[in-house]
Amino acid sequence: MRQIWPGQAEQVYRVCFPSRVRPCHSRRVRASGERDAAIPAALLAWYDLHARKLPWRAPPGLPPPDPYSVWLSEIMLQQTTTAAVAPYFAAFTARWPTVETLAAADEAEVMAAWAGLGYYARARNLIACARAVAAGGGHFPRMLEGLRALPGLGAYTAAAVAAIAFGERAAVVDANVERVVTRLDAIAVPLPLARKTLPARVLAMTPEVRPGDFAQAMMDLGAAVCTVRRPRCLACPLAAFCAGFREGDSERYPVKPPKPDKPARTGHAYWIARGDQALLVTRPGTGLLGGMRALPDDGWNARTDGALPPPLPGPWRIGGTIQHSFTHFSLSLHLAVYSGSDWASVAALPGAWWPFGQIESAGLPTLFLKAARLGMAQGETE
DNA sequence: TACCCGTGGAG
DNA sequence: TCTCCAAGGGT
Repeated sequence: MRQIWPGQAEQVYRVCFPSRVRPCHSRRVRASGERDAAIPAALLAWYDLHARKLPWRAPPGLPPPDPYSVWLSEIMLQQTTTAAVAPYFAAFTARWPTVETLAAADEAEVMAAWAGLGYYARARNLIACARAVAAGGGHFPRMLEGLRALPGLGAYTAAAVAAIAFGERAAVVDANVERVVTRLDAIAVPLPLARKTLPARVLAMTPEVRPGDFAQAMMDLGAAVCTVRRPRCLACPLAAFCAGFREGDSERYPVKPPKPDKPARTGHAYWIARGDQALLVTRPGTGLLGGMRALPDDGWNARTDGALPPPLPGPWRIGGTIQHSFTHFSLSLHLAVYSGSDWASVAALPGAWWPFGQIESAGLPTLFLKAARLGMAQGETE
């Protein structure tokens, strides 16, 4: 591990910020600038040795992957772990290798391919973004403003694509970077407020050389060293610059407000099977699990919290219960299994019949996949 | 601003 | 088992 000491800072500053005028008007400003310059040098040296190998990433110092791969991976990685993303990234790039092929894809197929990854608005925005880019000639905007205007790209993702795919100097601030910087600066202000100052702080540290590697190095550091619990400060290349470490309790940053507890909801999903087929529907295009295939249900998501589901409207029995936890509420979903034989009325229901053998790959979100597996385990009905 | 929006792994 | 939370964005 390469260590940077104060005497090296001036040289490091020239390496990382070749075109910037060296701040020397006051000792305090110069000290701050030297620290901000030493940080990327130490971090990049660490990254050269410890970078994670990821399918959507170029090794340290090498040219980046194509912008399509960078964009696709960044969308998938929003609030999602690298382990969860890897198989989806492989499947998407194999099936839709360019932004033009994705733009031309059938929407239902893209939604089905996204099933299980969560936050399905990302998939809807993914299609809209691909079509916007393809309509403009197939090239992603290079600069921050153009990227930020695309559907599904907020401040973080626009900056990440600009830095990683195009080598633009941009403030890439995700939860990892928030954690690293609030610890480096020992920011005791709670995050919702402190968040406003972080982009400027991160931009001040971001080097003109290798800004994409710098961003990915910050995230790798947050994932492997500057972790939420029990950070490995003794192995950290930035410990010498870290006010949180100097205080002896970097773990207390970032300061976050308490979270409201999750309410509980209850509802039914309907398992209507005849022979070896079951009825599936497509949910409305917006809202929870919007646009995804699903089992019919009794509208549990629209009911106010605590309300009980309406009585079952016919010959049903309860085939089991699925416990599922969403971001902001937990759900007890009872599986109501149709036990009647009024197949004329059943045939009039909206939806489509799916053979059991195709339900696993029908593109059901996890909640409904669990419910469908429970249904198929009931045995065939007739 | 505050809330809505999935899922699975780590501890 | 249960809590926390991840390469956030939209409204």
